[in-house]
Amino acid sequence: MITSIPDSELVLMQIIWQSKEPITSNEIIALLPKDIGWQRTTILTLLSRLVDKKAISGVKKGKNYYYTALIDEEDYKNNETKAFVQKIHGNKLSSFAAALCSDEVFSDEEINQLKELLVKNRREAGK
Amino acid sequence: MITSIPDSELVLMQIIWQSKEPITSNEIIALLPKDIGWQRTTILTLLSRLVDKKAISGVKKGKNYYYTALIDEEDYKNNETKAFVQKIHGNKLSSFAAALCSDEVFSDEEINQLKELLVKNRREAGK
DNA sequence: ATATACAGACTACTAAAGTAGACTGAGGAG
DNA sequence: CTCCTCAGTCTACTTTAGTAGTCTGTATAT
Repeated sequence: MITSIPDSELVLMQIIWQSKEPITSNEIIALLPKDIGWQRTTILTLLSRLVDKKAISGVKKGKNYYYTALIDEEDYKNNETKAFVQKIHGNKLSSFAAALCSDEVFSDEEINQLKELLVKNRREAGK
Repeated sequence: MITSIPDSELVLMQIIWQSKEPITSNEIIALLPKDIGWQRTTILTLLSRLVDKKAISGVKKGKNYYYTALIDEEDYKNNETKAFVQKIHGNKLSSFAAALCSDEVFSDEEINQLKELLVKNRREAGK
């Protein structure tokens, strides 16, 4: 079962997912936003916690660990998306759509693109 | 500034928003899912915390407090939606759309409805 | 007037999350 | 072969979130 990952750990997961794994801690640190303001050991702690909860695996080679995601990115994001729509919008499409269309979230242009993507994905799923 | 509200407190906020405010703690308790399993004092504690953080106001009348939301429902949900798309999907429409279309999130029929709602809302916003 | 029931306040404890310093062991330079 | 550098471990402290028991004041029934 896929548990929800805390925000700060998730930042690292996103970097790992986006990298061509495996990736070392130094590479991760290099890829973090310059202004993140986390100490090296903080990042190492977060990585250990991810290993503990089996979100990633770490294989030692030389003096470094090489990390690989164990949680599937798609699965995770699908689950989180589902949970979000439930938690915030009570699964009501009207509420969800209204938020997406609000100024704070997407522009007119983005809504248009999103609509296209929905249509396209649906078509693909259908075949 | 609108802070994110913890899950358990959010459950109460949703009830308050959906009610014709103001609402008493007893009314809130009556509206909670029967299987929520929270003690009365737990709910009272959550309400105090919401008052402390100025998410709701409580006005005493007789022996009860009457609670009213101070945070705007629309604003809050828009903000959360924005933050979610950023946090999970890195603001990438393609990632977001893919998740929405996945089996875990919405059915074909729901995607269709969502698309309609997006088109409709956009038209309304445009006028 | 008095007793009582009940809403809310206070206190409290645990777990999870955020954050990081001090320590250690081993790989690699010389 | 020895030492130093540095990745990783351990320990730890703080805050927030989850959860609830006990206490208290008062509105109201009699």
